[in-house]
Amino acid sequence: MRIGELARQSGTTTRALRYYESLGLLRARRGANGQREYDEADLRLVTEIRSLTGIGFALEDTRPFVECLRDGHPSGDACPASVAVYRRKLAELDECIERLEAARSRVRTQLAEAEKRSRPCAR
Amino acid sequence: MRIGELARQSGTTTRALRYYESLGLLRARRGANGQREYDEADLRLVTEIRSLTGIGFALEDTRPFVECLRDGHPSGDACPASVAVYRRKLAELDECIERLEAARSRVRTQLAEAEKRSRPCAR
DNA sequence: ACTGGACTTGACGTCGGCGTCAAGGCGGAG
DNA sequence: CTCCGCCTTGACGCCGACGTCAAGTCCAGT
Repeated sequence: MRIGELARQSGTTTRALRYYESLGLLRARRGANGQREYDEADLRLVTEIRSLTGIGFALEDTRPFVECLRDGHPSGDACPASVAVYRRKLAELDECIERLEAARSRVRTQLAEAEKRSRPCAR
Repeated sequence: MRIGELARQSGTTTRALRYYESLGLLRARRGANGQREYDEADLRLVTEIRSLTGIGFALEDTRPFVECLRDGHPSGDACPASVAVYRRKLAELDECIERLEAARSRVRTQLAEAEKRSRPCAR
């Protein structure tokens, strides 16, 4: 399968796939005419990358998962490095959510006060 | 007061202040030698900008608050446009938090499964 | 032979909020 | 006079994940 077909099947673009390759996340064999040639294993890799970035992982964070799959593991998170990324990401998410909730409560307070001032004798 | 002093008092940098001016958020009078001259009202504006961006507001989102203050209102959120930004921001925060919590639960699930696979007979 | 689509590499653009460097002006202290 | 610290404008750099354009190659269909 060539790059256009892989893009279609993985729901991304050829540009993104070449970008992944430039980062070393993806490696393509080349046909006689110099065009990239992919197989089902590559589709699996891209699927893994996409599902992780879809959750909010940075591309660099997907690297352990990709390498894990390339090492022959059936699942990208079967390796300790991937699990470590999970943990780190969980901590990041916790902290981020915490900050956002704090911001939300501040905004709510501000909004309530602003409305109180604009309608001092609200019905 | 000149730009360095304003930066110190507002806890930011001269670069940031000039940037705010380039966006039209801040307007400086110029002294005889061409240097920017600020007063307490300007400090108030910068303080407003900083406290809002500190919560997570984009600079453009602070514009209504700044203009509200410049219109002579004692509080930056005394104007309808500011309150509208509050509401929009609240909705944004809600959605963002929701997405992050969804991501977190997915990561948690993945992590739990990965650990189950790596230690099938965990004690 | 020609057209059209898919492919190649290379390189610049995008968004936000500044950081940082360049190159110079201005004013007060020693 | 020199030095130092503050100020000025202009312009490029950064981060991430690509989008988009340029200019050319390759192949299948008619």
